[in-house]
Amino acid sequence: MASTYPLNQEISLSVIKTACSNCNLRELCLPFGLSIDELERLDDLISTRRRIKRGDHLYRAGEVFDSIYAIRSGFFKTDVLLEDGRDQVTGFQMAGELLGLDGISTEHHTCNAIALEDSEICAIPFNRLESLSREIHNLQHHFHKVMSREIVRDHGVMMLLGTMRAEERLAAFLLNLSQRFTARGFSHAEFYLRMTREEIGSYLGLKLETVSRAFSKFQEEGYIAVQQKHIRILNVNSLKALMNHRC
Amino acid sequence: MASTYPLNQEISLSVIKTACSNCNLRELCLPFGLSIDELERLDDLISTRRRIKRGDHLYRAGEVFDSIYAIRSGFFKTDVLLEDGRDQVTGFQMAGELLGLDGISTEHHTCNAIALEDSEICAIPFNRLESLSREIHNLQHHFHKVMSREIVRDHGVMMLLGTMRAEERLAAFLLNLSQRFTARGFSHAEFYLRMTREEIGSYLGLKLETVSRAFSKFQEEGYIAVQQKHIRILNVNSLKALMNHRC
DNA sequence: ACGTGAGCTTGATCCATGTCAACAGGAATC
DNA sequence: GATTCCTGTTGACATGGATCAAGCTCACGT
Repeated sequence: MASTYPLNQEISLSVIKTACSNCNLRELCLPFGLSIDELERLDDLISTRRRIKRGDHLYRAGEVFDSIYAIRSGFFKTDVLLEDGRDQVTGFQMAGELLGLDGISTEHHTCNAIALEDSEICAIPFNRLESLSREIHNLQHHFHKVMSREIVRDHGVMMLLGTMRAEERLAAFLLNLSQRFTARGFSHAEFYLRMTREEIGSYLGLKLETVSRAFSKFQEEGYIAVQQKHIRILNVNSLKALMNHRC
Repeated sequence: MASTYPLNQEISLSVIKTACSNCNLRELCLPFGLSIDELERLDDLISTRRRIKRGDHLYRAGEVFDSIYAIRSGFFKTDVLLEDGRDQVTGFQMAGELLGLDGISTEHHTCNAIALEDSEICAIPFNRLESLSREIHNLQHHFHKVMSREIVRDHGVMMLLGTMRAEERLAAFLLNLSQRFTARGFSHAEFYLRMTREEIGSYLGLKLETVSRAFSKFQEEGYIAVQQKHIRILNVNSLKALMNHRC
C-alpha cells in the first residue's frame, strides 16, 4: 500500500520533524515574516520540543534562564509570588505566544509558568536566537516587536487594574480572549476557559466571588451565556460599551 | 591663559559633544558594558539631543515611532489614555532610563511621554540601533536586557495594583524611588518628588486623597518626613515591613 | 453507580477606599 | 504686593468589592 501512496511518507516525516517551517502557527509566532530560507535556519536552533502536563511547571521563578519558549499547543499561566505568600497571575498564554522573556533581564526567571492543560512547547536557546538574529534582520526586528508587544500588553493590564471596576475588567478580559481565539481560527463567540475563577480573579485583581458575581450579572443582562467554563458571547457590543463608558 | 591650560580646551570640547562616551550615565544607560571602540560607534548614531521643557511632550500616543530616547537629565512620566477620558500613569522615568520601547511593536507610540521637569534627551534612531546591534553583540544583549527589565518592572506594578493595599503601594513606590536615586548617586533617604499626588495616585491606582492620607499616616508613624514634595525617609525597615507582611 | 472534593454560586455583612466638600499654603502672574 | 490658581490636607459620608459562610454542581476515582 505504501508504494502506491509515496506522498504519505513525506507527510509523516514532516509531522515528526520539529520545525517552524511546517508549524501552522508560524504566522503568529516567532517566524513571522521570514523567507523559506530563513525559516530553515530558525528550524536548526529549535531542537527541543517538550510536552508539559496540565498543572506542571515549564519553569519556576529563580531558575536559571537560558531559553525562551514558544507554545505549540496548549495553554499556560504565569504568576509571581511575593515573600508573604500573596501571588498574582501576570498573564495567560496560548499557542503561538512566547514565554520566558522576563528571564533575559537577570538571567533568571522571575515568574512561574504553569500549564493549564496538556501542552507542547518549543524551547529556543536564547544565545543562539541572539546570534541568528544578528544575521537575519527580519528575525531580529520581529523579536523586538514581540518584546515590545509584551510591554504594551502589560500597560493595558496596568490600565485595567488601575482604573477599571470589576465588571469592566471582566468584560475586557473576555473580549481579549475572544480576539486571541479568533486570531487562532477558533470561534470568537464561544470558547472554554482553561482557568478557574480564582485564577481569573488573581489576574484581574479581584476575588473569585466577585468574578463569579460578574459572570452571573453578564448572564442576567444577556451579554453572555456561562455554563461552568463554557462561555458564549451573545452581545459583544454591550461588553465593549461596558468597558468604555463608565455606567 | 589658554596657552598655559591646554587641557581646558579638550574638556570644553568634550562637554559640547553629544556622546555616550563622555556621558556619566553610560553605566546606567544603553552603553553599559561596551568597549571604548564600541562606544564610539554608538556615539555616531546619537546625533540628536533635545531639551524638553517641563510639561511638554516628548512624544504622544499615536505618533509614528522611529526613535527610542535616553534621558540625559530630568524626569518624565508616561501615561495611557482610554477613549472615555480615563488615564493612567504607566511609569516615571529618570536619567539613564529609556523611553519609547512601547512604540516598536506597532511602529506607533502607544503612550504619552511628558517631562515633569526641564529635561534633556538623546534620540536614538531605532533602525540604526538595530543595525548596530547586529554588529555589536554586547549592545544587542544589553538592549534585550533593558527591554526584559521593563517587562519585569511592569509585572511588579501589576503585582502592586492587583494585590497590595494603599499604604503598601505607597511604601513600595517610595522604596523604589529611593533605590533608583541611590543608583544615580543621590541620597537614598532624602529627595524631591517631581510628580503631584494625583500623578502618584494614578500610577498606584489610588485617588489623590488616599495618597495624601497615606503620606500623613507615614509621617505620624515616624516612617518619613513629608513637606510638600520634599521627602525624607526616616525608617526604611518599617516601610519594607509594611510592604511584605499584611498588617 | 456512588461518594468525594474541587470549583462555583449566592447571600449577608464589613471595611478600605472613593467621593464630595471645605479649606490652607505656595507658586506663578500681574 | 495682591490675586489667582494649583496642589495638598483633612473630614464626613457613600459604596464597591472583600470577607465569611452555606450550599450546590459536576468531574473524577473507586
